[in-house]
Amino acid sequence: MEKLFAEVYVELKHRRLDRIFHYGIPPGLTDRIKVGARVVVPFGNKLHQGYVVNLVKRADVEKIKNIKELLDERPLFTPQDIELARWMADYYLCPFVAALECILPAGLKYENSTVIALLGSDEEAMSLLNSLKFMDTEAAEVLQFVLDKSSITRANLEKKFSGKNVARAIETLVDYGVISMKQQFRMTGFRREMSAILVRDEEISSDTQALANRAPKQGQLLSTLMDKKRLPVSLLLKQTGAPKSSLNALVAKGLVRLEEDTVAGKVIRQSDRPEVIHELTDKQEQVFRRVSSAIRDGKYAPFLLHGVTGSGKTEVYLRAVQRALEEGKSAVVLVPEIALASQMVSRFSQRFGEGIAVIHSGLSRAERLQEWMRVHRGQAKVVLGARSAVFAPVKDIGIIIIDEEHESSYKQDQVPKYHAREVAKARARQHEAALVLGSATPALESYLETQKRNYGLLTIDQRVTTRPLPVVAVVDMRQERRQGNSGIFSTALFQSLENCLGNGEQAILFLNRRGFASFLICDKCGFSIRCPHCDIALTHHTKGNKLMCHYCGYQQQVVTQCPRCGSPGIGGVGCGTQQVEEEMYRRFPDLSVIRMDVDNTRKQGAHQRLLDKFGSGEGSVLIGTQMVAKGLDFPNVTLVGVISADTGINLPDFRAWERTFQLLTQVAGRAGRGQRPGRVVVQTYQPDNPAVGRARTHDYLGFYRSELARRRQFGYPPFCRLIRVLITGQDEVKVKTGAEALSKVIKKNFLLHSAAGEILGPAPAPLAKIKGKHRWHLVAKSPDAEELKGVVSASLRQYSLEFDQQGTNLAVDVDPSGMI
DNA sequence: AGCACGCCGACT
DNA sequence: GTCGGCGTGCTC
Repeated sequence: MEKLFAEVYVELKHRRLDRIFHYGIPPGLTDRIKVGARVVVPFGNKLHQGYVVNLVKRADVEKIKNIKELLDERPLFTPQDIELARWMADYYLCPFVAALECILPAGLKYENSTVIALLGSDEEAMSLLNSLKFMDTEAAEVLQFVLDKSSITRANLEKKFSGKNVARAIETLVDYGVISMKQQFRMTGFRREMSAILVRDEEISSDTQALANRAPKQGQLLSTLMDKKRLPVSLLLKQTGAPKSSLNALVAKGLVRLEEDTVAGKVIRQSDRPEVIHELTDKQEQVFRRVSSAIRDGKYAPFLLHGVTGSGKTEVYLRAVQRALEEGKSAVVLVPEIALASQMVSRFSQRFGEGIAVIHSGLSRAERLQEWMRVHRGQAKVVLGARSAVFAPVKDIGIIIIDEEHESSYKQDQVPKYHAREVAKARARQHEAALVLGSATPALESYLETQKRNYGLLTIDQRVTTRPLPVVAVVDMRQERRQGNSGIFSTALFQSLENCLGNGEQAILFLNRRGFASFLICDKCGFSIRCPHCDIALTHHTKGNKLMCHYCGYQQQVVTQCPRCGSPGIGGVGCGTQQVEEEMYRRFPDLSVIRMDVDNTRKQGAHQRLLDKFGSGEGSVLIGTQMVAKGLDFPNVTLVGVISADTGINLPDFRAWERTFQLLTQVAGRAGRGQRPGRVVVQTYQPDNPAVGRARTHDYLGFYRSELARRRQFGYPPFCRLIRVLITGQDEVKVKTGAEALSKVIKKNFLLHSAAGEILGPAPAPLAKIKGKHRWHLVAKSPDAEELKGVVSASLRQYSLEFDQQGTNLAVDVDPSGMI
């Protein structure tokens, strides 16, 4: 018997709709509807997009509607994609469709829009317009607008008449029968840019004069093109002011050719530098052999590769990927943020040339789609990219590598808040592939997995060159203050700077993130100036002498008196990159300093430009936040200074110490990469904190043990699993009561299941208000992962059925990486 | 989520 | 008597 019904998920991402709906397959579409294809279905009284997840012979539902339209003749999702999305939805407690849409590149999404068009003749519309003018001005205005445009999307109309009741006006006009509404599904991802090209520029010149006389616009187009040879159509028309028809005429005459723009420009795959294949050290060789045999075995095999900075992990990755290719399989390599990993891109492209695809956030939608298609078509069998590349449409994966696996950028900060490491695990299992997690400072969770024998442990404890790790000096700032030094630099750091710069070497100064850097605080009453919308300390910007909120962008003038107690002693505490820069110029007047922070790296490519500048020796000192910590390799840098380790240690987060340890280890790795030995100076008020102490001695295991003991004592991950739920909304009372209600439901369910779980909160989130939205959160916690998930998932369902949370939004975070 | 249905207050 | 508020319930 034929399979006449499709099981469909509708695109709407709501807990109540997160299930299968059955649709009939109309005669015209039998045999064409396949699992994994997208369709248009009538749902309620509108059309919506749907995803076909199964085909069945019968459906036990009373009323069944038919599928309206098929969007993909060839299915977009493989059964494995659907399986992966199921896993994600289940693990991250998100709607299935939300998970599925993660797998889909943005460029392939269809947008659901309503198109409004004139139904009858213009004359009919005009006569109605005249009578409406006196009865219903709003409807008249809308009609006038539609008349001018002849057709427009509803969304555009709403935008044009924002604030007015467009819906009613439209309804009126539809009732009069002057306009029609039609839903349309359009691909929005890639506008195909066309370029105009001159066909034969030699022979044209003689014709041009004659043509220019007869058709001046066409002449203008030609002469413009003669200068430029090739120009995007949109630009060309704008420059000449000629209509599209003139261009079309030239195309018809065979003088101009239109060609689709290639958008691959930004993805540089081949480097002109000759490839250096490094010999493997014994340690590297041992590691490679184990990974290699895992690839050959074709079984799921996860490894943690713990290699000190400079241990040559990249070369092992390259060989392992090569190995997978030799087996006829493909490979996925994830890096934290591609902008910071350009060295990785160039090494991979040197080795694999056109066979790699690069996918990251710096690409436009179209560029990303192009890379995606290359993978989809099997043109690239190696994918290198950031978090989302874990979903790349590769077939038959032999190995997945996650470099710097502890990095927090692997966790998506929007729903579904997945962690690429966990998704990679699920994919590696599906493909029976090897999985290599590489890091000098593995996440506590990952290292614990090796101890539990869930991951194989691969260790490289020596650098490729025998050069020792840099010496790390910890400066006790309490003592410094006692000795009367109230400046930014301790004596030790200042002397080290003098030394380093005196030798013509370079230094990096590292600060913690800027939101916590420079704020105004009253030295008498302790009042600090905070954002009225976001309730976080405003950051002082010397430029324009402004205070700015780094969440919503709110700005105000600097105050000179404390608004609470009136004391004139309100001033800056802590320091930002700008202050360090100023201090540097004060102490070393003829020095050139490069400052790098979120402000001056926002623009595309600005980041790399500053790094290149520093690399070429144009500046002696690089001052920056987190971004200078990662992956940089400048041989002439012999000194790294950490201005204050304390900001990191004291963040309100259970992972603060782990992060600080990782960060310090990483910045320390930036020193002494060339011939001369490196030195690291860390300033802190808490020299006894293990995050500082263990980083000083490069002792990962020591830190791991002490931190694990602390986590066990306080019941934090990895000994407990956490699910955090964030509730946001305009109305604080609604947000608060919602959080309390959900908390109550979870508590009750914990008791019913006699679970060991508990609830923290509900409480206002550490950032209690962002962009006018109040934020409350609660954390469910249990040592039993399955039970925790079961209880929270059931509670969420119950809550969403029993409480109408109008005006509030709910975001679930399974395994939150932080609590802020 | 989005929309219709439906039951109560202030207006032509 | 009518318009329109938003509580309730459904969507194959």
